[in-house]
Amino acid sequence: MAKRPKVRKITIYDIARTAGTSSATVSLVLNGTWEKYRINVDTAAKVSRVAKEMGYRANLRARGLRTNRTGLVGMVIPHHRNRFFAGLVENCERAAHSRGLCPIVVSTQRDHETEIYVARALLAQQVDSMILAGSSQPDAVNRLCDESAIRCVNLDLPGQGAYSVVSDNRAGARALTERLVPFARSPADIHFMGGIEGEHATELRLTGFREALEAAGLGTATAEVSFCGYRPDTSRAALDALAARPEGMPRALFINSITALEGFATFLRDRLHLCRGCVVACFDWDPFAACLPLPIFMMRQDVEALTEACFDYLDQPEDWRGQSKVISPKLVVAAGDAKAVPVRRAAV
Amino acid sequence: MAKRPKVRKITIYDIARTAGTSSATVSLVLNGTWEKYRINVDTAAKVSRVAKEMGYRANLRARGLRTNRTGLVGMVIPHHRNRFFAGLVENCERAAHSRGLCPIVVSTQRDHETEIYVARALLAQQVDSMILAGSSQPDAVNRLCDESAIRCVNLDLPGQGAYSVVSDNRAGARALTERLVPFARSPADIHFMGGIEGEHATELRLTGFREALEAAGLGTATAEVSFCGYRPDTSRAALDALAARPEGMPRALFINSITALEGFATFLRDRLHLCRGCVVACFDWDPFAACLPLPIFMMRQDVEALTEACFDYLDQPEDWRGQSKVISPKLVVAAGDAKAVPVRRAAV
DNA sequence: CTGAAAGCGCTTACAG
DNA sequence: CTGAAAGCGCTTACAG
Repeated sequence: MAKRPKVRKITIYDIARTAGTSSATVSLVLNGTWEKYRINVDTAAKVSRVAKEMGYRANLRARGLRTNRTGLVGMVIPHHRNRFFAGLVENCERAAHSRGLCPIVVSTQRDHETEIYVARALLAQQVDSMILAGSSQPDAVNRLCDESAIRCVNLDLPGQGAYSVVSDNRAGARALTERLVPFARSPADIHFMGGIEGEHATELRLTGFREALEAAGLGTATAEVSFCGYRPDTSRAALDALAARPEGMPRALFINSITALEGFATFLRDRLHLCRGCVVACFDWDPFAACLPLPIFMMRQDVEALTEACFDYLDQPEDWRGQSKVISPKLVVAAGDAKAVPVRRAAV
Repeated sequence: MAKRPKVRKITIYDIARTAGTSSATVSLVLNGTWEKYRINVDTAAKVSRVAKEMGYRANLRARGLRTNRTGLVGMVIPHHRNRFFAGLVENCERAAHSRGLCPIVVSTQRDHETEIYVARALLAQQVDSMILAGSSQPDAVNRLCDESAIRCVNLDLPGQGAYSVVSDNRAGARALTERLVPFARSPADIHFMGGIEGEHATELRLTGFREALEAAGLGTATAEVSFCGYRPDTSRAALDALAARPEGMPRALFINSITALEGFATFLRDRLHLCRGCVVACFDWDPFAACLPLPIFMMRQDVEALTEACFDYLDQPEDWRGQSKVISPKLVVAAGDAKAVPVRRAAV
């Protein structure tokens, strides 16, 4: 096969030459600032026509070099595979496009080294601003952005080094747990699993979880917790361990993330008989997970509102570092059986 | 809150000044070409040290303007929410990073106008190459890439305007259908649903589906098909319609995409009793879908091999437009019950 | 061994 | 109303 022929891209100079004017005039016309500069209407029309005929496309990199704005907004996420972050990305795309910006999204696979690496790559590409989503250690990237004088917002997980937009983890977990409580016959019958001890979101959710237990008179000291991280295999292992106990599976499970729920799904597939009568609450949402064969309550984070809050901040010039915007998540009652269950209100 | 202080980024000129040398030398040293130019080792060492101390980061846009290579690889996908494309993206990221490239990914929401829009945006950012994934009308973007002299590869859905890398839809669908056939009591008991009539992948899969039916003596003329597109709601509607027939649900369902399967999952949740004895084959894979409460065979496209084929092509300079690389997908037997089912081999 | 210089494609005061 | 010119940050023959 032949090598691709060398096609020279056309520039404002080409247009200037064939339109019989200067590159400056072409630039002015093409940028829409020609009226301000009182360029002759006919000249403007001619330039526009020629540009169109020649199929001119501005080189945004050259423009960015001059104007110091690239129209790029960087976005760093843990994973693409994950409905929550995927939804965030699609909403951010929409928001970016509506502002004439182009998002550039990279994933870290939840690895801190990779996070630094990709953030540097985005900054080297001269992104105008940065959205750092789901980072458990946002400070390092926040600092990199500072060095490049780039505005950054921490999304989903907060940090002191930038403005943060997060879901209301505590209230959400509490509401979710309130739905679970009627199923638990004893404090030992309800279990919290997933996430990492000491991690911001996990701890807040655990607080909400415990508040609901306490309000329901199920105590708190005895509530059991498995910090099995954010991987399907580790949460699966934790579930196998639970099932192997003399008392067997707890009846009510609070599952802290969609990834942990993925481990639960495989457990359910292989050992459905151990899950008779079980009910699950998950702080996340996935359409297939919602169809698993047991009652399941899901807390769907308000991706639209989270996105809007990010861009509202980026749209204005103030630096609100250290502050947080907290967005309420939405309860989704996913399985048929669960609908009939009465909600036991916390006695406040 | 205070506005962000203006931080001037440091350039090679800053380094040159404090290292007491010229910007050219700095450039040479920082690019690693200094040995070739026989720069003094001490000079090189000093420049490196100063650059590090000052926290220098190259402006890739400026470099790109000069070298005409940006290190950006554009990627266009239908959706981020969708395990298949998400997996593709994560693999392409890895491949790009290992080559020192930066991927820039945008979604089209399966809208052709949007596809053109985002492709233009990527080209304006001067991507070095383009991966167009899951486009049912790739020609327009292929042409845009030609105009910009950018190499493009069509991934997942082929086109004549570029090199294509696709899964073996026909063989995959046939193998999948072979697993389904033992469950069907009559030709009317097996149904194909999802996708778009006339669309490349759909038609190939339908061909494979029919081949397997024919080989099994289940005829082909009577096999029923619902082209309900790629949306959960439309496939759900198609399922409701199927169930409403006098003969009710077919026992064996071939579901053409993960999106259509999502519609099936909601159907299953609400109307599980109508699906007793049903078995499903899906040309796609999702970890939660694999845990649905019925036997399910899934064809997992070989995302790693697809990605590798793309980059193998982009790594070399030839133009293979019009040619296709076909990658075998992998059968995943997902549900417990299904494992026991004997495979009825096609009599060839 | 190293510096001066041109140039990538664009924008934008400035002068006329 | 419009053009010449400088400059964004970098690379790379070229001359010395």
